[in-house]
Amino acid sequence: MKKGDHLFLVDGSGYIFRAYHALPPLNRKSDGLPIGAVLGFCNMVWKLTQDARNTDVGIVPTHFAVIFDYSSKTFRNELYAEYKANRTAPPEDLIPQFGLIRQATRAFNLPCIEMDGFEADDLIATYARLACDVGADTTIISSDKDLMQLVGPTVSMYDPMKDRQIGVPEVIEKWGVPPEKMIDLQALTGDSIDNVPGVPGIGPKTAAQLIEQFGDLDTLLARASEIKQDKRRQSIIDNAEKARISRELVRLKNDVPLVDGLDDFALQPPNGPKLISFLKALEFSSLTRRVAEATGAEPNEIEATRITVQTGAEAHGPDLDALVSGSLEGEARAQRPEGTQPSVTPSRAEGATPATLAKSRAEAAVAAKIDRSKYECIRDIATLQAWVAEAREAGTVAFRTETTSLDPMLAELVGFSLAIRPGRAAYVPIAHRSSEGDLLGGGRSPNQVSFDEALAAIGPLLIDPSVLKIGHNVKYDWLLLHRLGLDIAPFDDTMLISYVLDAGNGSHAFETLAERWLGHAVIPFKDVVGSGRNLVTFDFVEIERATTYATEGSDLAMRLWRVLKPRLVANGLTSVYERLERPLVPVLARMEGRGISVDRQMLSRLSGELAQRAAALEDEIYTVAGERFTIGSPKQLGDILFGRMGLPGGSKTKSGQWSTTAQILEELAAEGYELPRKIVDWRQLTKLKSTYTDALPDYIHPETKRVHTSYALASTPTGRISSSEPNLQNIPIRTAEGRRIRTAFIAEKGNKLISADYSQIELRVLAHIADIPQLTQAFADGVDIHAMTASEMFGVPVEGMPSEVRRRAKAINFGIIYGISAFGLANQLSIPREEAGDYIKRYFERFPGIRDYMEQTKASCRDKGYVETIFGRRAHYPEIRSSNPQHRAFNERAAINAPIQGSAADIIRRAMIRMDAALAEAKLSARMLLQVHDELVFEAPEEEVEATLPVVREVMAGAAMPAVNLAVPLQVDARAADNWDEAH
DNA sequence: AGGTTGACATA
DNA sequence: GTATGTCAACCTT
Repeated sequence: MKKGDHLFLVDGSGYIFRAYHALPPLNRKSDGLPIGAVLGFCNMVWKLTQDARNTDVGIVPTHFAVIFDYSSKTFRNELYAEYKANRTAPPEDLIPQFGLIRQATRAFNLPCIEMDGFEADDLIATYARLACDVGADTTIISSDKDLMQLVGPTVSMYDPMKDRQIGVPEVIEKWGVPPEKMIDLQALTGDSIDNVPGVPGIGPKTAAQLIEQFGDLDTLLARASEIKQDKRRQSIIDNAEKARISRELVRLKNDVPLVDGLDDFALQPPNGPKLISFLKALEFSSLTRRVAEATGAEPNEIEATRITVQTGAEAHGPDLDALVSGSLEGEARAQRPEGTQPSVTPSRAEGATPATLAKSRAEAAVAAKIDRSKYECIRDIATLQAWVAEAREAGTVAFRTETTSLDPMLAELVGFSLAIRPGRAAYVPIAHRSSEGDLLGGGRSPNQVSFDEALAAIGPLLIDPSVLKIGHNVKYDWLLLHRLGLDIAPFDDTMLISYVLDAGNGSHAFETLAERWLGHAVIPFKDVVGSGRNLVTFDFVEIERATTYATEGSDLAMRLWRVLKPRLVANGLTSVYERLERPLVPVLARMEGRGISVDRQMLSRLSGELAQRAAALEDEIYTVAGERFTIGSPKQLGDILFGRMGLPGGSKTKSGQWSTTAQILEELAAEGYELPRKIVDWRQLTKLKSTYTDALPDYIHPETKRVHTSYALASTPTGRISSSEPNLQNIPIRTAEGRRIRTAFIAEKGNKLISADYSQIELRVLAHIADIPQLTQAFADGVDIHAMTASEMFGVPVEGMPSEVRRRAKAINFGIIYGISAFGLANQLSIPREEAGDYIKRYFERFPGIRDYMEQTKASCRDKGYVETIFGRRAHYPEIRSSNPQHRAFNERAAINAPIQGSAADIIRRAMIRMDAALAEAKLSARMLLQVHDELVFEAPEEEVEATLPVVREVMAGAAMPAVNLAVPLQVDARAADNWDEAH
């Protein structure tokens, strides 16, 4: 073990007692063996070892051990015979679980540590101290106050029941004393459960106050006569010796002679078959499924371990804990875990490691034939119920809906398909209609399960926590079914799995993935519903045709999942998927479903005004130009300006036409030409009109009267989400004209809109990633970052700095984030390329760490083909190896930008994932409506606004924690108003 | 009818 | 210099 490593020590004995009392009792179905606490233990260990970023600890352990009490007789009994003397026997149905929990530990391939004469707490204290000695961090998995004395800079605790980390501040908050004073505090208060005497009449509050007053126990005892309260003073004087004994009882021994060293605790990957074998024996179906998914093992092919439960005197050890230590059959009871030999080996060609499994699955998938003739069409409720039962038995089912619209807010359910395993798939038509014989085309096709019956049959499966639903772009189905009152869970999304694996490597569309991974061309949707004037909604598609199309969809989704999910494990990306990607689906679906209010009248008035002003400008333009032409045609405009009128032409576009960008026209306007200014103004007006004032009202939903955007989770290589139909991430803000459109986004009556945005999040992320002292200091001090940059670069004091100097520094800062080039900076600042090059040179002299970051990022991307965010998300740029210098340079800039943009995107994702629970916890009814990259927009009742603002700020500002402890603070500005413009 | 281009809105 | 999405015009099918 070395510096930077992280040791997890689970207080196994403490956990089992707590889990037994906190969790609902549970018995093994087949024979009634009590297993509730063991399940709790297994779930916790799985979570901690598999995806530690999923917990409040937020750290992946490098070393891991579970510590148990061995015997109730320890050295403490020699100090004080009564120690733990009043301990009662554990409940009947807990007794067999002591042994099972040790078996579980071994099944997880984890060290199972205990020692005669010492409590688990002493072993934990000793290992934590050893870890500290080599510079490693320790997290103790326990919430026992007896262990809090160990908390310090390198040691923290984690309460697995409450998913809460306990550090120095938490100890102080709870007990009123810092961890190092916990021993003195406990010496005074004593402990009735362990029969530690303490001082009668002194509880935690008084003890904390006394320690605060006197500093420590010895001083307190020496100066007890100074205590004012008569009874208290007397009690302390009388019981001084008891307090001293108590102190020795609660003081943990951190020099226990150990058998196992820290290096024996290096965390091993789980052995899927071995673990599943154990979990199956205890009939933990849900966890078995999760473990199977994560390890890529095939549970159906693994036999359950035969478990023996020893409860009598034949078991070894003098104490109850040990009395009930059962063991895996045929396995000697060991102090240490067995090697990684699986007790059951996987059959067939399934690989033993995630990587080989991923490979074999991929090969098998391409080789497999897809036989559409085997697809079934379910026409009656009994058959559907049989399929649902089969799906429940299987534990995984691919599911997809067929509807009348690509927009889940408008779509009506027409049918759905299921796939239980490759080739075993069916379609359930429920609302197909026939156009034959009826000119209005309203006839319901015969032999369909009724809508209500079908939903009643499939609904329980969709929300069954032990059945994994597989889909592609689940957000669509989730929102559709959410409208029908069903929230799908748990689920996997092949689109998102592909995105996590391959962001930057092409499309994640279903068709693309089926082709790429299964070598199969899907039936094009167009071939089913037609196009142009022949386009029909899905309810008018013939059921036979619909069956083939829809069933193939589920079948392929199942096959795709079987290929992609093991790749996730093999690439170590499970936690990115489960932490950053999948949980966002319900969050975004709900946001889309809520929509936002837009003032139709206001937009209409604005549209009329814009039309008038544009028309007036058109007349002026024709007059100045001397002819009528299509102003909106860059080709015609370029020919008139630079051809016929002979204005000094700037550059040409790649297709050889005159470029007429706003920048060029602005420059011409500055030189005194009349027409370019008018064109720029006309473009602004018509842009605002066509894209916003005219288009937005058409998106107002007929029933909700609100605008519902659609968020794309898998459309950017960096991890940002995008918004479309309508795009609410590009509503104008920079110009006064544009902001008027923003004022049309309003809160419902009695509510306010709250806008909360991160200040300079990308520069802060850059300061963290590249570790730039001046930048982290500047952000810590809260100074104007652009002015600081200017001051550093040009030697100009911040006080009285000319705005132009600051503007240039600001452009450079942005340029840095974008992977700066002299060409781009020169363009942005309208300065010669040489001058821009000088700026960049000077910048790198002042901030050499940035150049280092850029060079390292490029080199690493060339080497690996991808870059990573601080949370481990990957963005691929294979073209960075291109031989085309321009193309290569472009990819280099993108690769430099991606970790910055992507880390910021991950941070706000984390905030969004936590937000709803945080608001609910604070009993607030604010609803998250929009995300604009570094901004979240909420709607909240007026009277809750003041209480909502700090909750929103805290969740956003703390979003990186605890997975990443940023070197800079995150600043969040939040405001409420009646409309979006004033709130922002 | 569908795809591409140039322009421009946002972070 | 990064990342998007939408519009009108224009070209191809």
